[in-house]
Amino acid sequence: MSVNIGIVDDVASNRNILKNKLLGHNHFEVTLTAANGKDFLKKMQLLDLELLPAVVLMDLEMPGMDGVDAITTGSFLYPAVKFVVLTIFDDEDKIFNAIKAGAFGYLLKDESGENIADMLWQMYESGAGPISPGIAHKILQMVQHNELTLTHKPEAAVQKTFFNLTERENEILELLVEGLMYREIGARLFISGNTVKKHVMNIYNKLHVNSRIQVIHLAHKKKFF
Amino acid sequence: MSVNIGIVDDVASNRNILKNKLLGHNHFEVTLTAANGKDFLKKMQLLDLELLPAVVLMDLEMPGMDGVDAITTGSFLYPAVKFVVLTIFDDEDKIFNAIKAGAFGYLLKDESGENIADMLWQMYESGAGPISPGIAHKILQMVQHNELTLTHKPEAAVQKTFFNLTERENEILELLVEGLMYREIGARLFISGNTVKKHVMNIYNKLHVNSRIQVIHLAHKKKFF
DNA sequence: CAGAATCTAATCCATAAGGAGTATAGCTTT
DNA sequence: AAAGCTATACTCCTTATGGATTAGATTCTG
Repeated sequence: MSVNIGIVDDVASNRNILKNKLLGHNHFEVTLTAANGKDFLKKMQLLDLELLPAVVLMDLEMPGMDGVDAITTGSFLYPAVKFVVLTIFDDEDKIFNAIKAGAFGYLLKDESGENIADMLWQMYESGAGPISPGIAHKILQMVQHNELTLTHKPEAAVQKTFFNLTERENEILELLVEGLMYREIGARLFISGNTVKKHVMNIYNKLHVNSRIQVIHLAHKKKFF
Repeated sequence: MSVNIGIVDDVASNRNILKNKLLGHNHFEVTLTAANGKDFLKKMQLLDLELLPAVVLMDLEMPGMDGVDAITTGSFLYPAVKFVVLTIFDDEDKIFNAIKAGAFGYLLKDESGENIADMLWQMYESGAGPISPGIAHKILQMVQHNELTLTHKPEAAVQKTFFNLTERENEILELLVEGLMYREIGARLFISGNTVKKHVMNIYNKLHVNSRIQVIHLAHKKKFF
């Protein structure tokens, strides 16, 4: 079984070279290529489920929508997809922003040379995001030079009894907050959208609110998530 | 010309195995071995200058004086020496502390397997500190999970670069997230509800979402508030 | 066993929201 | 002066949401 890969780069020749490198490895299938962030997101929407890439190799500087924004939105819309930055830029801000945006790995084009495929495969075996040695070193130095500091925050205890919601209601609440519609929630839980709606109305009553947005606020305020 | 290496580990067999591995590479000369931090510092004092190690492989948990303290003192006394942690511990606190103490690299005993010598040699060619993939991944996650934050350039940068929204759009976004309807937002800003709607649609396009709930989720995730 | 929750599902209705398009005025940039 | 962006505002249409009510099935509980 092979792994679906997406490639986002504004230079067509880069895409092709990379694609050939990956195909040569014969573990990988390139199911999506795009020239920038917008292009990528649009193509993701239209893509068949079984072709959804498990890994997206993302360049950073691109016209239209850059890689950081694409990763931000992409990692939100497709949490299962691992975004790996593949770029020539190694300045600290770019690294930091990309990581914050949700990048799972960060590879340098020149450093990684021919073994991008190897590093991606290693990622599958270890579960750890692939990072070029030079980048790892930069991050380490950022920590050393006090540009990064450890902020202790021991996640407040999750409130177990959130307004006496039933298990089902909690389940639905979670999906509701994620932005799903009645119908979509129903599909996930294998029940009717009408039923979901009924549950949601019950939730509203218990929480004394009357819209999804209010629910989200309340949930966030109470550190439900 | 070969490179002088120091090995600090409380387990004698570890020292020997490691030593043999390095000697097998024949780039390296092991000129110092020690069983703990204190032992290491004492031997460094007595060592001939030409035998001073360029690299010290340092275990972390040792009786007497541990690796972190040894690195702290050692990197102060011998700034030219590169301290590379070589341990089985991969918990975040240990990693962070070791790096802060001045570690130039961080290798995991099990992960690095036989190629510790390779990674050390690579360090010489690239000038970058050797870091095990698993450790790099851990650090990356620490950054991602806000346990590490950029201190010199705080919150402002994150907020300002929220998807290139215009001032007006940001203004409307805030009210939108509060749960107001188009009409209500319009009333607050003294513009038409229709106009608000147009702005909101523009925001959706820029953020690549298509509902208020998704916007809120994204905004919260990216710490817009 | 009987009653109480709970989960399921449906209907009807009014309103809000999402989508797409058009248009104009003001301001900045080239 | 022309091109581009932003803010403003409108229309038409479809779909989703919130609100209220009813009701069968299942499970829990006193």
